[in-house]
Amino acid sequence: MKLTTKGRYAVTAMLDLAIHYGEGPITLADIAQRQGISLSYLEQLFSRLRKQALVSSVRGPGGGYSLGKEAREIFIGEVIAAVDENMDTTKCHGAHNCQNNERCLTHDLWSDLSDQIYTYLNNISLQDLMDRKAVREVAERQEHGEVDASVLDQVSSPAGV
Amino acid sequence: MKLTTKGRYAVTAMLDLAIHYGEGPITLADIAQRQGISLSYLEQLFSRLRKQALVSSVRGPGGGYSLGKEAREIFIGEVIAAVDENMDTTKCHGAHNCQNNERCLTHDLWSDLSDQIYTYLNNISLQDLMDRKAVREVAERQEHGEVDASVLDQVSSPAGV
DNA sequence: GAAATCTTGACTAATTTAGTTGGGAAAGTA
DNA sequence: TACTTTCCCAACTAAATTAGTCAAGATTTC
Repeated sequence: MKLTTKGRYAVTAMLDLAIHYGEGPITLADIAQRQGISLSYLEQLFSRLRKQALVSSVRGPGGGYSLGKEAREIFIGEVIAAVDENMDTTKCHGAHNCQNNERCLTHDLWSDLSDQIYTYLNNISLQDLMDRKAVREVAERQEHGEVDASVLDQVSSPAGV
Repeated sequence: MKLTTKGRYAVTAMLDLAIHYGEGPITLADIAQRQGISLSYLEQLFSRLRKQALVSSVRGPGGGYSLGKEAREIFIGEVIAAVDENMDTTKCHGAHNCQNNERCLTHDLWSDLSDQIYTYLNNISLQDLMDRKAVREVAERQEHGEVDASVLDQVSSPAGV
């Protein structure tokens, strides 16, 4: 298990898809603009996400990407794992015969720890993330007696938070 | 929050210190040999660990490093944070005024997630890790009709494969 | 058939990780 | 004092990963 900006990009992009669910396929160009990620880099990431069936694609005009499953069925851990590929953190690849037994112990230990984080992340779905943020957005909008959702594109108010 | 092999090296080395606690200062050369990490790289890592007071050092012959606190007071999250330094994953550095609010939302979101993982790791102490492994070791040793605890200190020498 | 969009692969640049080198400085020991 | 062992530190190199670019093609819609 690795946790880097690469995984963050993937999760962010997936969340973008989730937010715009129901609007038909979303183009990578849109996501690139909204999330400030390079289009070509997104292409690489989505190539992997697609192979894991986390997204589905439609070509041609009006095409784009959609979530491969319901937002509540897609978990953060899956998304990160999809773009991270090699997770074998141990040098001995589970052979347990590195230079001495003690060393292997720490290998096992780390992979245990890794698994736990992975399990943890696999209990948070995209829907969970959306719900969490949605609540906060609504709360903030109400507090400021704000208008409709389009305000989101202008405001960045230093209202604390 | 980042989770890479660098952090793993740091945790592994700290665990090595914890295991040999009570034997006086442990030299980096010993750790390097036992854990298969380059000595100079360990020096870099320990420089940071020392600045965070996670370890204390003694120079000269018979010198080396010891844990800066009790094993049960040192948490994995601390160790990883110490060697990882920059954890500001957001491009806007909390300014909340990137290109639009939505983008900042995902930033916040990721940092929330990051915090949760960090919190999680900050609930696991070196002692916890030791206990966990100790249990397994004992179980395995008993199953194989093996010797006593001091075995741990010998196996690190050429005896084992 | 033209435009929009995904799909693929090869390439480059920047950053981070990992390791090296070489020189100290402090402390113990003879 | 001389010598050894160890930490300490800074610059350098090498390898890997991340991030991004470029160019060609495949599908679909219009």
